[in-house]
Amino acid sequence: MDERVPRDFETLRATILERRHSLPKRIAQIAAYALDNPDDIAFGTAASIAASAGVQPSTLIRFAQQLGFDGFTSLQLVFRERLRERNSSYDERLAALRAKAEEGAGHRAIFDGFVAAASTSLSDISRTLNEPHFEEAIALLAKAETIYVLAKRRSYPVASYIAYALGKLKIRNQLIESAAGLNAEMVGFATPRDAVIAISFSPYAPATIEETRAISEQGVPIVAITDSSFSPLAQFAKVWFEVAEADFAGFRSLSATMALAMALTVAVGEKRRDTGRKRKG
Amino acid sequence: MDERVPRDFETLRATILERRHSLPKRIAQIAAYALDNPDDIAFGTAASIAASAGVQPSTLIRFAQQLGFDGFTSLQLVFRERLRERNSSYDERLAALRAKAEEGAGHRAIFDGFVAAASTSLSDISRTLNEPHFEEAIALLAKAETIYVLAKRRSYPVASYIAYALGKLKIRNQLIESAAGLNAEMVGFATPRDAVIAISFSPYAPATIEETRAISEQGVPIVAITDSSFSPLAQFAKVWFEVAEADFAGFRSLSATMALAMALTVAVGEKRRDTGRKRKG
DNA sequence: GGGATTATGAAATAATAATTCCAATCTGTA
DNA sequence: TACAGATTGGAATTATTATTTCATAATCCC
Repeated sequence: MDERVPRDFETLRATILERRHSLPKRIAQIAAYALDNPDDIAFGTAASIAASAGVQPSTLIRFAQQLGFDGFTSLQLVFRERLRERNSSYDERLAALRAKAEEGAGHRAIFDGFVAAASTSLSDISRTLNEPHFEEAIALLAKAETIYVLAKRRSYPVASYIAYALGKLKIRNQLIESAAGLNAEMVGFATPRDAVIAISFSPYAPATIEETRAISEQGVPIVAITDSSFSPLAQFAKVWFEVAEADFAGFRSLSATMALAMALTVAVGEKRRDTGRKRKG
Repeated sequence: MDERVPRDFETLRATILERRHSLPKRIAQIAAYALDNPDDIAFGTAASIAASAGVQPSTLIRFAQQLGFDGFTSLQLVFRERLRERNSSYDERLAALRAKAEEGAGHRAIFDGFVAAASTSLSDISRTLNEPHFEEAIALLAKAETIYVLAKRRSYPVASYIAYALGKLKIRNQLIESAAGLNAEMVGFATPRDAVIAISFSPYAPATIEETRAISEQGVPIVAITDSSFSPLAQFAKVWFEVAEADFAGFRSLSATMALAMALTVAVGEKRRDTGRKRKG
């Protein structure tokens, strides 16, 4: 038997999907059932599963053997292991990840730490997002002629994704980055009919603050994404969001900020389409 | 028998805790074991559980009977039901978010959609990360003189965060972006003592592929982050990761890629510190 | 269309696991 | 210390469940 036996559920699943079309009818039937009802496989008996799937117990065993297991029992172990891994509730799983990461056991722990930080940030923002502010920000950005996107350093990746997405949605935008050294001039072009998305977290990049101040003095409305009401960005902004990103090993997760940024962008795109349609009709 | 049989896990747990002090020694022992290792009760056999807990199988059955069950089997059902419910809760919650988002009810739904996509991607990668590849990539990058970071378009935000983090960690790196139009020259400087992190997802940016090919022909080892084994990046890479990012409204979540990228970066930083310490000591 | 090969169903059998039983041991009380 | 009642250990028994086997049916290939 040269075929390797799938040890984990994901591999098993992939193997099944791959062979799906070359399997005999009844075996295919139990294969489909297994992927649709993995819990039943984990807990049932050969007879009960076979009955639910509409086949004979022996077919179930043949299925297991085709996959390289020596019987139903060893196939079932994979389905059980899957449940064990997933078993703990979401929060418990996170806590476990985080604990493991913090006791610092090896490289896998580092990875787990970043995953935990990202997940925590996402569930935080999902709970705390201020919906009126969100709507207001969308309205404000939707009517802007050009959207300026302003962020440096660790916030810059978010800005670049916003700019990419705005471009895809055919919304005129201008990313203000440090490279060219022409920021002051670029900022100077903005008018009150435009709008700005500014992103900065403590410690706030001085350039971001300075540029935000300058642009707000020109009367350009600002949507800020930052981390607290003490943020210097908050005072310049017409609408601002407080996003608490968890960090790990000194690097902030960007997942919550990214989700908010993308939602803003796509919502603005949608609002513009709707408005355009109304005007025409 | 007037005592009511606990049907769900929480009730069962409460009942056990309440009677804890009035139970005989061995029964108390198995009770403690059951609350500490509920998964083992769910999946094990009476004999295996008894052995793990250090009691006789008959004690386990007496324990079940004291609680009002008619045997071990019916007690075990409660532990299994718990796993089924727990397991579905998180996925169901996510599915609900996603469903609401997809039926498109307002702007909040857009936000929820992005949060759901990010969460899904994170839990996927957490399950499927190939650890040997991860270790291999870290080793490869840790001994590079300069790390080149290569990504365009939607992958570019990840690259820029990697470059930021590498800089913070004082690891020499070079971000290859389109802006300056000097990519070919920059790529030309790389030697086999360097290394590359290349990131690209379908549809693959032609420039990324071309530059990756060129740099691999110079013998520079490549770590690729991409989305399938059919990716053109995979063939040039020494190590590659398959990251399945969920998308929403046509925009891919970057959260899983970000987490992997940050973990790689920090792990490389850590490995370098360790190696440096060893050399000194 | 006929022979060979593969797939399927159903029941027999083997293996495994739960439960029961009884003797031994412990615990508390007079 | 002796006794009664409760608790425990370990093996025997019963039950359940997985697996094998074999006859039958379907499918493929010539």
